[in-house]
Amino acid sequence: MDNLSAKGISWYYDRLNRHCCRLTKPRRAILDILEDTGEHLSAEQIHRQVSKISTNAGLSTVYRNLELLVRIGLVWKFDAGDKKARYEIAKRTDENHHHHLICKKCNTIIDYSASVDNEKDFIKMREKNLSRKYNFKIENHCIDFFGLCYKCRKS
Amino acid sequence: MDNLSAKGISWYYDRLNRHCCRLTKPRRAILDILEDTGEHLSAEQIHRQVSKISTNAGLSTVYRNLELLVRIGLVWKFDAGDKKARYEIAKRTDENHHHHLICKKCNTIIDYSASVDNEKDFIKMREKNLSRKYNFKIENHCIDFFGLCYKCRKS
DNA sequence: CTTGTTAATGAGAATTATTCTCATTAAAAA
DNA sequence: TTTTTAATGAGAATAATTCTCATTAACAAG
Repeated sequence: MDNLSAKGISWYYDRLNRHCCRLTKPRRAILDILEDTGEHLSAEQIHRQVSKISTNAGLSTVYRNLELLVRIGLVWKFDAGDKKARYEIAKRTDENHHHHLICKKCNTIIDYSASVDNEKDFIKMREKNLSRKYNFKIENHCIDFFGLCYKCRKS
Repeated sequence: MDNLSAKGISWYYDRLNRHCCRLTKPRRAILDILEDTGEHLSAEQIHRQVSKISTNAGLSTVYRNLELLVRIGLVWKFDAGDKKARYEIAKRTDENHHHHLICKKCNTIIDYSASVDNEKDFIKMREKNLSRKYNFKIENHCIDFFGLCYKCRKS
């Protein structure tokens, strides 16, 4: 029940293949979880979930794979101020590319779409100019706003 | 030689005072160092420098103060991908407010001024719209671009 | 200036996210 | 099926940060 043909070959298969990475069970579990939730999970949350849907994988395997997946661009890693990293799936399509509003107090993370107010155009222009000016190959970016969410404003 | 009158009462005195924080020796040393270098230092770098110019302060004192200073808005904290936090002085004036280009490989950090290409205007507009839409009090933001610097592109 | 109150300190122990080690396992090629 | 070698899992090791607690020093009040 846990083989490729059951779900069909996933979108990430090619990318893994191109990087000579095997499609292992924990690796698939991590990607599937991140894809399904669409949330920003910590390594430990991912580890817990993986242990549910797949044979229980070691925490170090989860870390190792997250590092790999970030490196080959399938996953985004970012930091919400508390000291554990968060990970989310990185289908960088215009529809679901987004940035974050992060509450300093309760650490809630609100996603907002990057495709309003010309944000996309602005970023593209900015990347182009910065690349040229500093001779820097920009691969991705992180735009986060920090402050107080609705609930925390009142307390 | 290490008293207030020697350097004059510093710009941060008021802010500390308003928060009922004493103007202690290590606290001043940290602020002075961050102000002088204008760099993004890690807690440990700051600790080393503090130990030079002031009586040697404990590392925990440095951490405690950095946390405080971030909380009352005198210092900015951010994360450059390796896992130690960086700190920089937070005089949020238009002239020196800036964002970062961070090299994934060698961790070099390039500052670029936020006051070109209408970046300031764009951010301001964005903050206003997001605040309203999500009822979120935005206090600051973090805009970083990640990629490869000039040197690392070639290797 | 002296004294009393209490925030702040310093040294090191404790914590915790992440990385490393290494013997074992299982993808994928032959 | 066999072979090769990337990947795994368990736990030890690392390192940044936080905590503890007895001691010190800001600074307000007399």
